[in-house]
Amino acid sequence: MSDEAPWLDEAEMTTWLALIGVVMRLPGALEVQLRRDADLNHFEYCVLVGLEHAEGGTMRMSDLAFLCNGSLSRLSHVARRLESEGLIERFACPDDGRSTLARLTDDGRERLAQAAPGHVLLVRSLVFDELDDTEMRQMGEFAKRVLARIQA
Amino acid sequence: MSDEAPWLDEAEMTTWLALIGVVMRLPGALEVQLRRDADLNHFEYCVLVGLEHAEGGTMRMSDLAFLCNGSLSRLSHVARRLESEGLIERFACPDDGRSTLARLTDDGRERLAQAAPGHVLLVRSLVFDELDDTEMRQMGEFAKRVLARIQA
DNA sequence: CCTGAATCGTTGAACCTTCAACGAACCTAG
DNA sequence: CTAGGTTCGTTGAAGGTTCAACGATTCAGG
Repeated sequence: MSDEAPWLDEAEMTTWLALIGVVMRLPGALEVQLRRDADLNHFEYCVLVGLEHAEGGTMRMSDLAFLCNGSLSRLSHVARRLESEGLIERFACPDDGRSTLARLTDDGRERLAQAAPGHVLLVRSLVFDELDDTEMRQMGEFAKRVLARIQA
Repeated sequence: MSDEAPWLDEAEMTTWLALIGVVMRLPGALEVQLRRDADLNHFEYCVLVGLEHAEGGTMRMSDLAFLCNGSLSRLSHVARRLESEGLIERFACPDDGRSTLARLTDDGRERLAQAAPGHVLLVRSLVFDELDDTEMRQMGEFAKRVLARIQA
């Protein structure tokens, strides 16, 4: 871990409170819009976006779960819901009998199109409108470095 | 909202993916330690910490919910659990008959003491060890500005 | 006062996530 | 070949959060 002083000093505490505030409140803020525009929660939206960016709209469940920052179990439950709504479909991977592939359907793309414009507008209004280009890149770099530690 | 271009450019997307990665994975990373050391989830921990920093270890439910970045309903359910474990107690507010005050008990303080050292160490190892002092303050400032937008 | 609106907190049901257990497929060493 | 370990995904149960509805209290205006 670390060999530094045990508690956070004032500047660290200020930073931590702001960071944890964003972490706790951002998902809820995003979900209001997603629920209203496309009846999706944020994780479901991530799943659809992940598939949309994939080759052939298709991705392995494990890879998709990692990309969406969720557990495989979580994805499995969500995939069942999305499949029952006809937004994705699942089928066995021809190369590896253990794997399952998920593919975005046309209905899924359509649902995504309902959600995406409002989502991007909201993300802009909450984050990118507040930061100039330099700040935005710095923020991204910091987040990337912290994320690397969390994933390890 | 915003009148800018509808989609995120590459730099914005990189930033967004890193940010959302932290947002989605940080709570889980913190909860492993809290569960192990003190059998608490992150929101319960925030509640106890919030009370510890308050005058007399006492705070109004509404204020506590805001401080902990959660809904009042969520806090109410959690408070019932914490009270049944003897970590907090609730009583009517003498000044306003609608309000309920929550107070940290000695057992609550003890439980917090089990969790806190490991928590701080983990927070350091995930976030503050990665950033120098200038970067840490910048990150805090960015987060504070974004948080202000989310809260509005 | 008195009435309507707003605030505060709780509750139960619906929903979602986590966790542990499991079966199936693959891989590797002997 | 095959036995043991690993990876992959699913499942059901347990636990936590959200949502809408509610009762109680306070506040503002007439």
